[in-house]
Amino acid sequence: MAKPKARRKAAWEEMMKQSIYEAAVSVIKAHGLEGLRMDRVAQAAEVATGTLYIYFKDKEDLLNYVIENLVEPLLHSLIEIRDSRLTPLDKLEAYFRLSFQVWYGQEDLITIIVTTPTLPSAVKIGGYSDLEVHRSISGIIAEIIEEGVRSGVFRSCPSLRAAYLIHGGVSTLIKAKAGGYDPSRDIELDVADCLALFLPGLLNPGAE
Amino acid sequence: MAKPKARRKAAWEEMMKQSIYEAAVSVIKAHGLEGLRMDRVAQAAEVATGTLYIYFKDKEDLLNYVIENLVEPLLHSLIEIRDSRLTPLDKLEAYFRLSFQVWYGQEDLITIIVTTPTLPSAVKIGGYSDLEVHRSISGIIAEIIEEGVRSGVFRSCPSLRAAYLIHGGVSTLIKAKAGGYDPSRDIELDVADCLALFLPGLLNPGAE
Amino acid sequence: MAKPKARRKAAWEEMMKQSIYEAAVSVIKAHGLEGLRMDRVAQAAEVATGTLYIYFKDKEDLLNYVIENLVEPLLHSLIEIRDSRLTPLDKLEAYFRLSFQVWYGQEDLITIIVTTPTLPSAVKIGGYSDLEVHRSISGIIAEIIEEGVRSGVFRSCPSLRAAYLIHGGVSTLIKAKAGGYDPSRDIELDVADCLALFLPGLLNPGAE
Amino acid sequence: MAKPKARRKAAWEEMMKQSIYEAAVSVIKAHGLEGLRMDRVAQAAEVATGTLYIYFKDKEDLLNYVIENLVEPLLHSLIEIRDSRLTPLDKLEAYFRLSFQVWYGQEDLITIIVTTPTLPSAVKIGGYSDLEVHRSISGIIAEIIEEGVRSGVFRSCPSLRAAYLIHGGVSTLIKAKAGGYDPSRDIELDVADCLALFLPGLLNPGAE
DNA sequence: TATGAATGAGCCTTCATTCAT
DNA sequence: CATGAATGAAGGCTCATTCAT
Repeated sequence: MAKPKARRKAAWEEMMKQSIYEAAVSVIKAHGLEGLRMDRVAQAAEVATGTLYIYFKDKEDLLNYVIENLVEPLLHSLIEIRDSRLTPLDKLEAYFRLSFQVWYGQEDLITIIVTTPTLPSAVKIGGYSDLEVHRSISGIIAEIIEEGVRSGVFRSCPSLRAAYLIHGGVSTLIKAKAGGYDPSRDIELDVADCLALFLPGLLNPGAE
Repeated sequence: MAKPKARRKAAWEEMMKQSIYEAAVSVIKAHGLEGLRMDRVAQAAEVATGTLYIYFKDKEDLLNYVIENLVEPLLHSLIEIRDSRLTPLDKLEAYFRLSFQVWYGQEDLITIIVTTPTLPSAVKIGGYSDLEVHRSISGIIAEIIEEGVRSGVFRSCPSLRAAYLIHGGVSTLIKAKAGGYDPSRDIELDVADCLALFLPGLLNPGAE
Repeated sequence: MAKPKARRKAAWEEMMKQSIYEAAVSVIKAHGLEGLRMDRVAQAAEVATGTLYIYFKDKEDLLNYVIENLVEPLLHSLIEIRDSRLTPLDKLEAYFRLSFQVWYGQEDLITIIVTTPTLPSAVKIGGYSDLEVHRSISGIIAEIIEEGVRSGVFRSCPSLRAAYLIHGGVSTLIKAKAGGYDPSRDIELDVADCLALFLPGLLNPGAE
Repeated sequence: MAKPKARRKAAWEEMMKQSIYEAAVSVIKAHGLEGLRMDRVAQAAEVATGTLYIYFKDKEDLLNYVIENLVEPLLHSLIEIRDSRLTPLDKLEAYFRLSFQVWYGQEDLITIIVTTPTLPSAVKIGGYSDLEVHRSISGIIAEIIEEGVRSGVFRSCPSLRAAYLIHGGVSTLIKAKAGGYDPSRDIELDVADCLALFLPGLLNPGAE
């Protein structure tokens, strides 16, 4: 319809950002986060360094975009899980499974990113624009827990706090595995272990 | 006794290292890990830049020292706990308490350090010389869990994996609190929450 | 023909290198070899320091370039002499003349450079890539001597050794003159003196 | 007699200078001229760095002392030769022999020193205080030549210029050998070659 | 819009020299 | 005199960002 030119332009811009994003990812994979240099990204993206600054304000802006792109799928899937018709308990299981699936798919990169402190403080993501990544995820998990509490399946507890403990545990385990402590990559085993550890502490003992 | 001169020298050297260490800590607190610059450290320590290099080979050497000094007390206390006569269950509780105590004492800094991936590769600490910090801690917790399993209090489980989940959860929670999500600093409440979440999943249901 | 862009770029690069080279030469003339500092070169070349590193890997790389550029003309001319149709005796005379001509043209600088031991190890020049400068020159002179020996004009002698003695003598004399011992700059006189000293020892007494 | 205290002091000072000198030499041998650092010298001399500055004004002063100490024996022997009752021709031969002897005895070090440009310009030596080393030696050789000219053995020639050519040739040959071009260390052969090359050009053809 | 050469502030490290003990 | 820890100016190199084409 209207403004096809503007639409084309927007599409092009998105393509360029994606292209640069992929280049950045490849650079991080090859050189680590410290090795993320704008000239390397430009070379990997087959554009000039100056071009990067057309699509991203500065390095931090690019890094934010990278992180968003990495976390977004996880976050979206997690939201889908939260909003699904599964029982809270199944949602939790689905979260565990999702986590391991996603991590295993991007092990090297995610490990690097997630472990990073430099994460220019406030990472902006979708509707969770002013929350940090961890907080975003933990927040959703907390909502699942709350639902479980309301439905009586889970015992009453400080949900966000529990969510942090759970999500922190899971991501640390994944980092440790990525770091080499445990070569096994059996998702179902991982999920089972998580359930075994966390569920008893969540379930409502008074429930049948 | 013998060589009092050498002893005095060693003491002085230790003092200087501590002084520089403290300066480095203050710099990190003020400017973050990225802001750790040798000139800033020198200024904070009220010495010349060159002086830093008398006591530390280079920046990395200094950073290592900082990290060791931060983690060592925690690690030592943890080892004491492990080797104490407490029951495994009480040891776990002691670990939770210790964690929150230590963190709360150094909140800002520890948050920065622990989150760092750059941990110049292998941080050497005590008997855990070739393990990374996280792994060191998790390893000790795993030993506590194993003891509990042997004594029948805890159910059989992959101890190191459980340890990662627990320690990861705790440290992430602390980071989150340091990050501002929860202003409360009630250690006993924190400990109780951790016990409530993790204990049920650890305890042996077959035990009396 | 093709790739005029690449050609322009290469030409530009060559110009920049030359420009920086000249700046380096001026800095050396003004401050000596020890005074060759990258910031000074940058200032003399009217570029930023960073720019130097676009065209030269590091300071050593630049110094190598400087030396090559100074010695190359001498070496090329010497090779031309060697390959010319002159008699060995005339070639020797031509070598003497060339030496004084070149030196007199760049007295100050060449004096500094040639005296340098730091000559970053192996200076690579033309076909003499793995020989040091002195050796390169002496090698060519030795070839001239050998030709003279074969043709019967010169007596049989260890040619390279003789070449070193001759070239060493000449360059030392020049350095001495550059150092101020003798203000005269009469090339023909210099040449005559050299011939008078060295020729009798080289000529074959048995020849007519 | 008088002032035994002052005499003792002077002797002590000389001892210290010698000791430091030897330390400096060992450092140069081990690390090259560039590696001559005051702390290394102090360590090698088993004194504190500050002590060096009691006996030498600064690094340059020390370096000068080192060079003097190295060259002095050569210079003294050369003077002895000059003042001996040998014929000029034999003196020249003695000079050649002396050169190779001395060099061969200190090859590594002398090579380093002599090749150096940094030789803080004016090296002060004994009666030749304001002449450079090369000039000092060449000056003596020139005197020998002049004596030969006066006695009719040598042809008339610019003696200092000839001396530079001769001494420059010899020292360059030695450097080349030290640099590895020729592993032979047969002094008599070297001397013979030098005589063969230089004598004919020096001898008076009119002499019987 | 794309280019990529140029920029230059920034930062680590060295080492000759000093001076309080 | 002797000490040696402290000094701090100096200098090489990096890399995010800009801007003329």
